[in-house]
Amino acid sequence: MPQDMHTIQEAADAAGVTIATLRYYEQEGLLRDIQRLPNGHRRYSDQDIAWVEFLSCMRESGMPIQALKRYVSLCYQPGTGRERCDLLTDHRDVVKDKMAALQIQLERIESKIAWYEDALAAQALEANA
Amino acid sequence: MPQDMHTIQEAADAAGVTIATLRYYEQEGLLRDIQRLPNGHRRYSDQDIAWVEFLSCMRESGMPIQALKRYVSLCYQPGTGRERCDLLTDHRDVVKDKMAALQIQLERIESKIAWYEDALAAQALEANA
DNA sequence: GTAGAAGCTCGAGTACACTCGAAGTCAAGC
DNA sequence: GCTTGACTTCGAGTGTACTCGAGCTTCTAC
Repeated sequence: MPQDMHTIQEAADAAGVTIATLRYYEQEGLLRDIQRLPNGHRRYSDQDIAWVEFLSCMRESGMPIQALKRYVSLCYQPGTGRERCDLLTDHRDVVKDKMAALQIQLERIESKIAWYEDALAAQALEANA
Repeated sequence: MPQDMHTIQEAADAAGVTIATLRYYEQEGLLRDIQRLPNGHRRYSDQDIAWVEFLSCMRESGMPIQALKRYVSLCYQPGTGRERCDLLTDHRDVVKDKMAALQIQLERIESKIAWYEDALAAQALEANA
């Protein structure tokens, strides 16, 4: 067994996901051709782990499992570079929009916090009077 | 009926949520003391709508219903300004963390897009050779 | 040779935030 | 007077992405 093969626990820790998630992704076809020992135990390569990290990054940034499935299946078809790239570009735009929305929401929250801080300061002042 | 009272449909449109969501929020106690006509139909004031917009902003920025419930119940208790403010501050930090994470994810996605663009350009070049 | 840790499969269960459907009421317009 | 459309309640259903539990195997250490 090459030195760069890892148990499911090691892979989960390295990629920052749970063991259950690794099995789930494999079941959903997001993670393919994971090696097995003769006893059936999975063994993950560094490349597998890097791929899981990528999947995790896409998930955390809000890409649905379905879109990821589509991306993965394109990765197994040659000549689909443009489609894959477009898929990523679409997702990038979604992420950018989400960040813009979050920025506006953040400002709204901060203005409400400022309002409370003012009110609380005024109240403290009054108490001291 | 004062002129600033709106039907549930108008309120939903104005606040950017569905009618079902308005009723759900009311049921969950996020939205209280909504006026009713004698026939039982709800009537929303401009203030109610502004409050729904605030709820919606919090939800969209990721605050769970449970936290919002806690915030709302504090709003009905006098002398809880500090707690309410702390709750908002905690959420603000969560939002900031989420934006920072999204920024990192965005960069990763963009570097992958750049990689594809390069590969596709090289491929086009090869096809022209 | 046995305890304990780690792995396996499979189907079912969970959490969250809505969302829907059935059955009914009510007012306005034709 | 009857249809239409907007509203009501209530309980049940949905979608997403995991997450868990049961029952089993397999390896290592004592």
